[in-house]
Amino acid sequence: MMISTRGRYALRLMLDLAEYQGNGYVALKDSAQRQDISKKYLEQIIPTLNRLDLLRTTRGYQGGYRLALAPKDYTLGDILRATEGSLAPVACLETDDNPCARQADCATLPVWRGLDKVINEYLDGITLQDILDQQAARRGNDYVI
Amino acid sequence: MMISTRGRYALRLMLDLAEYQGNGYVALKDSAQRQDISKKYLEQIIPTLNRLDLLRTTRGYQGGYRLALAPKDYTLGDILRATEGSLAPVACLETDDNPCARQADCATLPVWRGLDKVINEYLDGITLQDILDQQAARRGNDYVI
DNA sequence: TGAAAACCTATTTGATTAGTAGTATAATTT
DNA sequence: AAATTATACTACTAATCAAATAGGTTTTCA
Repeated sequence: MMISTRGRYALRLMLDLAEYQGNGYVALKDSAQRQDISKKYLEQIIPTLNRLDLLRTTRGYQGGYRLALAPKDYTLGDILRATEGSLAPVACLETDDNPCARQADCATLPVWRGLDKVINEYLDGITLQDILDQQAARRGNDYVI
Repeated sequence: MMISTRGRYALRLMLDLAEYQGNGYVALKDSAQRQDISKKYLEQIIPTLNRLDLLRTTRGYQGGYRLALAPKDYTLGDILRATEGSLAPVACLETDDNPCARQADCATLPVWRGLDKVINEYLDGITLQDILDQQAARRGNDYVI
């Protein structure tokens, strides 16, 4: 498993904000309820989004969260790389100071590099807006029958 | 992390067999030594390869393993799907009887399906032979300088 | 018959995942 | 000022999984 609940929940939260923020803030309680995700757990995931300024927040009465940017300005790669520690499909690629001794003449390393590239390019090719659009299209089709 | 040591070691074992089997069998002890992988751990990984007839084996004196097919007839997808439980990048896609309640109108599911597809297509597009060729090319280049 | 190999199953260790719980802090309304 | 509503922060926990280690059994051949 490459993408855990952290990343998936973060994505769903941000889609929920996009849908419900209007020009105000969305209380986490409401997003959590709609998405059926533990609010407490979301509270833990949010700081990593906040640190990268992906969200805006206000505290207290009528407080909550909203997106810092327009939905078209977030790629899934942005969100998932932020919340998952790493999207690397194999440990070898986590360059953070555990260099594999075999790297130099490893026959398989290029394969993993290629896989990593394919994954990131796919995820960077999709924005929040793309998902909203697809969802709208699907919902629209329901009425057509 | 999507691909653990199981899959990576299996791949390296099979590349080692391809390189050293000639027309005989390769003792696991030797592959394990060359690849610097615990022989005991490899012994646990091999049964899953064997069950799918990816290897041929003989026991006893001069026994060992060899590839059942030609290197061009294995894709990395074959090997990795066999040894990893699943290559699914998210739990939602492991259809084995834990269907997510939200599946029907989940906005993100199509994204994960697409990611899964991209990953499998990439890995099914590479054979053992491809890796051997690349390795040969790299080694060749070393002499050219 | 003895050595070399594969085969099989149990156990262990540590890390990670997916939360729960409790308290502190900030903003707003009454 | 007090009560309410909300985020922010930190600690803890149960379960699962990864990555082996360990120890024995069976087969084959010289």
